Formats: sequence, C-alpha cells, structure tokens
Amino acid sequence: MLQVNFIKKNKEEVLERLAVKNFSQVSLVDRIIELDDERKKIQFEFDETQSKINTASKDIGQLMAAGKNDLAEEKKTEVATLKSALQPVNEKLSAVEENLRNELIKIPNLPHASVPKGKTPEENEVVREGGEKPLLGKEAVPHWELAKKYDLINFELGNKVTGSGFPFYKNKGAKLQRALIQYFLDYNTAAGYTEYQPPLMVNEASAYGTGQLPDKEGQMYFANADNFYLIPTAEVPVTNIYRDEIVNENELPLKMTAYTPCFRREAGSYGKDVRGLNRLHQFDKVEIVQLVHPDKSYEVLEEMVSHVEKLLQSLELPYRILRLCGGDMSFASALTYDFEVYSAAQQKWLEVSSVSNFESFQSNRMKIRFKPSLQAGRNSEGKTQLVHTLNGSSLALPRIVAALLENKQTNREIELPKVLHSYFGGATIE
RNA sequence: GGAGAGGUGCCAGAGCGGUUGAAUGGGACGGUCUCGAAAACCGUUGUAUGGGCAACUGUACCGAGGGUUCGAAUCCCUCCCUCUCCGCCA
Repeated sequence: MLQVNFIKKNKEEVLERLAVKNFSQVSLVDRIIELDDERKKIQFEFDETQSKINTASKDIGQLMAAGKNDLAEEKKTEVATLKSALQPVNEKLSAVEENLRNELIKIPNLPHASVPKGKTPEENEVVREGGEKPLLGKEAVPHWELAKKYDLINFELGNKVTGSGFPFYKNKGAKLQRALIQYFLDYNTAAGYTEYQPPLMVNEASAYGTGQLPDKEGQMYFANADNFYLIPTAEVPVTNIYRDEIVNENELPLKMTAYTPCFRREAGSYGKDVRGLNRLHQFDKVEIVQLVHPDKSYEVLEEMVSHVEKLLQSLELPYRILRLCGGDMSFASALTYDFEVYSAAQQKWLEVSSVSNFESFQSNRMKIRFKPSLQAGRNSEGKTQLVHTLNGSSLALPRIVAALLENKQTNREIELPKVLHSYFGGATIE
C-alpha cells in the first residue's frame, strides 16, 4: 500500500508511473486525496470535541471530590450535549477512514524507473541468458514420460487420492526432492540467510499483510472451520514474522530462508501448460526474504538476483533472466526479475524463480519499521521508518525437476549435476 | 475437548473506576568518573494521527472488538492467545 502523503505530494509522478503498469485511474487518485483531506477535517473536529469532554470529565471528578454535586451535575449535562454532538462525527470519521483505506488498497505499487512499458509477457526484457541448451536426440521425451519410465512421480495416484495437480513423488523421484531442498537451504544459509520452518497455514492478517488479501482469496485454499489460509508461498508466513515490529537499524538486513510446500488453487488453468510438473496445486519451494534499509534495497535486489543465478548455474541448466514489463508485474512489486530455465524436450522456458523488490509497499501494510541508530546520522533524523521488503524463490522445485529430467536424459539414464551427487547419494537416475 | 488462572511499556512486574502514557526493578542508549573498562552516580528510553515556523500541544492506544459510565488499563460481553490440572494424542 502506498502512503497517502506520498501520493498527495507527488500526484503527477504517481500517475505517470502507474501508467507503466497500465493503471490509469486519475479519478481514484483524486478521490483518495479528497478523502484524506476530509479525514483530516473530521478528525480535527473530533479531537477538539473529545478534548472538551475530557477536560469536563476531569472537572466533574474534582467537583464531586469537593462535594459540589450540583455543579457536577450541571457539567454532566454539558458533557452529554457534547457527546451527542460527537456521535455523528465519530461515525463519519470511521466511515471516511474505511473508505480511504479501501481506495488506497486498490492502487498498485509504483514500478521502478527501469521497468519497461508493456502489457504482455512477450514485452518482458531479457536481461541475460546463461548455460547451454542441450542437444537432445529424436528419442528425447518430456519429463512426464521420463517420470513414468523411471518410476519417479505418479500423477494418476495423486488424482485418486486427492485430485489433479497433487502428484506422488516416489523412489528416486522423492529422494531427488529431498536432495534439492537440502541443497537449496544449505546454499542459502551459507549466504547468511536464517533458516525457518514456518506454519503452512496463516491467519487473515498475515494474508493481508503480504497482499494476498483482499483480492486474491480465490487463489488460496481456505480452512473454513478455523479461518486459516494455506500458504501459496513461504513469503507469507516468513515476511509476517516481523509484522508490527520495529527493529533496530543495526539488525538490518534481516535475511530469511524457508522451505515449504506451496498451495495454489490455480482456478482456471487448463491445457498444455499444466502437463506434468508444469503447474501444480501443491509444490515445494525454497524461498529467500530480506528486510532491508530503504537506501539499500536495489543493491540487495541485484545481490539476490546474482545469488539465484549462481544457484541455477550450479545446476547446469540453461536459463535466462527477464525484467518484467509493467503489465506482467505483480500488484505489489516495484521491480521483478523472473528466472526461466529451458526445458529441452518440451522446448519451453519455465519460470522457476521470481525475485522482487516491494520497497515499502508490503511493509506499509505490515507496519514493519526500523529505528535508525544514533551514530548512523545520515539524513534520517532518527525517525522511525518503513523497511523495504524483497523476496525471491531459490528455487521452485517442480520445474527444476522437469528441466533436469528433460535436459539431462540419455537413452538409459538421467545424469544429475555434480553439485547434487552428495545430496542425492549418486550421480544418475537409471 | 473439560475446569481454573491470566494477557500492562524492550523485558520483569505494580496498578483494579478519576489528575496514570502508566509505580518499581532490569535492559538499552547518552553523560560524569577512568589511561581504558567495570562499578557507582546523573539523564534519556513509546507508537500512530492532527494543529503550530518552532518551542510546544490535541487525540487515540495497557491482547482484539463491542458495551456500561460524566470518566475505564481498571466493571460487563464476545473473540484470540498464554499458563496450570484433567482427558486425548504424533
């Protein structure tokens, strides 16, 4: 959520930048400014009256202590009048505050200056490519066939026990999952990320904090009896660790990593894109999250990109990095890099990571702030301010598995990248 | 799940209807002392949102939301959470 004061002071800039996200609702922005002005006016009125009531109430106490009951009674009727006058003001204030919030929440985050204009994924900007696309023979097959051939994943069994999009991993397929998770977590903790194993369900406030609510409830599974949402990504519980907290500046950056299954309803996704591991309702992912000083967030974003890039390189997969255009970015993001790996048998690029800087968009919702340390001086003037939040996948497993199987297949086996041998307890799947 | 107790500031812990944004202790920070440190002593230690150039000042906040009252951290209701005992259980 953007800050009202920022919108008011920078209305033209806000509108220009929102246009990059193809969001041009001048009237909404105007309405927000109006509502805030109104809010101030009403609050002033409310405070004034309340102040009078407070003083009068104290007087009553003193009058009664002094035994001047008749004067006290007089004051009481005075207060009663003030209170009845206050009642409608109070109602108006709550209504305006709620309206303001509801409108403010409709404004997406402002894209960073480097975000290209564009509406469709085709207009994303390829930043760079790395790795080598393998040369596969004609007999090469897509991963769902390899999964069957080597008895690694059973999709039909998942259909029976739960539903489509909930596969069973089996044998070396299951072990490969375990190896990848372990490797990713080790890689992240070696880079200074603190490992967490968070709850897989969150309450409403948490889902709201990272921006899943109020708009995207349709994407999450919901446990009705307890009002809990199954997490669509570890970003939700992990970022919310610091919701409503004020940390010391010298504790920043806060770096966290977590492995979790992720649950996504993916309502309305059908067709060839959902074959095999390409799109699931439950999948495993290792996530990285950072809470940082606002001055550092873009530096940190690049650092996270390079962190994920090296991880992909170590897996010996062909990849490319995209800078998402305004139209393809998420609501909450200011700048997003997507990572895709090339899955050679399907001849498709598959998204395996998305690394974003949310600036203060999430932290403003979650009220994650820091108190500048005194020595730091800077221009902060010691004022508590919002941190910037960033997160990224490192990495989402299914599509990595798809690409590993497809790209590393030979007639008789799958050759695993060196870095996994010790985790997997072997070099091949045969 | 049943019975009881409780949720107060960074932490511990008083307060249980009025002038309490909140005693006291600890921690943290700043200072005095010291070659330096420890100890001791002195001081500082909220968040949000208004007004004011500023000094300063209004309002709200003692788990969350309602209610009673001229007035609530203090009384009542609902919810959430924690602890103890019982039951159940990986």
